[in-house]
Amino acid sequence: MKGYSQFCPVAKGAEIFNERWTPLIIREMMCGSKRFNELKHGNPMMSPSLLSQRLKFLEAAGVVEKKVHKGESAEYFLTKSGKDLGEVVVRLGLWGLKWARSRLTREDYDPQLLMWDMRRRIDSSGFPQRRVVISFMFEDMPSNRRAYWLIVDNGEVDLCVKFPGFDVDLAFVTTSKSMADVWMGYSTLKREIRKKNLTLRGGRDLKNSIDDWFSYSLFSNPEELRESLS
Amino acid sequence: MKGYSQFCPVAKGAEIFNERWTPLIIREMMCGSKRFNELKHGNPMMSPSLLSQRLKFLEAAGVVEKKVHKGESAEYFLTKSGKDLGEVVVRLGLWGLKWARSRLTREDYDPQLLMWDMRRRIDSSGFPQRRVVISFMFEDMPSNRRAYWLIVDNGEVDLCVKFPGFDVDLAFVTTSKSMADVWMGYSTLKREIRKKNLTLRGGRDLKNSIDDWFSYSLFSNPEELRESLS
DNA sequence: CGGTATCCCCCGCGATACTG
DNA sequence: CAGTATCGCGGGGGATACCG
Repeated sequence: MKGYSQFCPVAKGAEIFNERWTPLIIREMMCGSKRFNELKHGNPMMSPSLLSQRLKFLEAAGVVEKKVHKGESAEYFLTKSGKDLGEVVVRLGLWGLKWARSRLTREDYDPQLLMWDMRRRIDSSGFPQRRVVISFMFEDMPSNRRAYWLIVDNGEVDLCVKFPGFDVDLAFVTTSKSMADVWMGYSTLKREIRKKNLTLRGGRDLKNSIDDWFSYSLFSNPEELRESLS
Repeated sequence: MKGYSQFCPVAKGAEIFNERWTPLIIREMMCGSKRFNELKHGNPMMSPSLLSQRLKFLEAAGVVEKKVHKGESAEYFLTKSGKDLGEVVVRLGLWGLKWARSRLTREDYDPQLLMWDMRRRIDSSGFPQRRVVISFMFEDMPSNRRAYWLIVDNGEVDLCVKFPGFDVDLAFVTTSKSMADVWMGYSTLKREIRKKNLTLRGGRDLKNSIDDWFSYSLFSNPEELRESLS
């Protein structure tokens, strides 16, 4: 992006921050993504070449640091500058949560993104000490993005887009909007169940302990999040 | 700009905030600009058609409100949502102040922008009760943007780009970088004078009272600015 | 898995002119 | 002063293929 030719620090900040995808890359890193493909999963619509380009730019800008361990995969970290910029990203998100909800379109409710975020934040310690399989069925989606499975085993959480073959312990049957609204804190599980937008099928024990393991978006508790910022 | 197809509030916020020029328009409004041409002066490199387009977009997004008084010029205001977004703009500016200073290029030091900002923030109440003319000479600039005059009279501050004909009470002779660095708080008047980057010629009384009327950028005192945010 | 290389389209935006 | 209309280009970025 061409610069603004202004010495104003807002302009200089915007020259970095306003590059397309940049806030979303930083959001991913704030949420713990380190590897190239993790960042890509968090932004599935972004082409790998563009991600590569942005990471190089952010590295040159002193926002991101690339660490290459011999024999291992490279990892990307936020520098101190990057973490500071991450706080701006979070504040933009808080603004969006409060003021841009009405701009959400049907296209925005991408279940793949939702599942990727759930996979990341789910609390595996709240599960019984055995393999647990939870399925999600989004009835409004075409068949190729309708079904997902979370497999929690030994503290690890895996996301599958094809039936993994294991018995399903608990099944969510819902729509992408209902599930995302619950995830964001716009609605609650109870409300969506009552409105018949969401059905839970299966293991009574998992249902009863759902508050122990079901997780919500980073933005589902704005007050707490805001207080965590300096 | 095309959307991100993500329900994440960061993405929805970025779809508005990341439009080119948008943070700078909001910055201008946070600084008190209301009229079309005020906004244009604050962003002289922006074409009027693009400014018009952005204002319409921001109005549709609920960030800006246009008020048309009969017979008078239209005025633009930030809504509550817009003021909230303005806080994000300020925080981005604070980030830029701290972390993006090294990215400043020669092109960024535009004296016209500097003068426009000085005109806005100068404290006219600190001046004697007569017309005062202060000239600024930027020796590194080509002749067409080398000289500016601030005329303070009866509480009004005018900016001239041509010699107004009045006697000059005080003359700044300096470079665009030195003046802007003082303005931003990166340097001080004393330091630039000592380093022979800045000379004050003229009225001893105005020199002695300079702390009463000389003003600095909104960002020159980051701690105070940060505390003013919620 | 972790990226590069390439191609090409499209539209954002800069420039300029013009109008009430 | 307060915008609108038009035009043309540049390059950003989407898509896809490919490589180590």
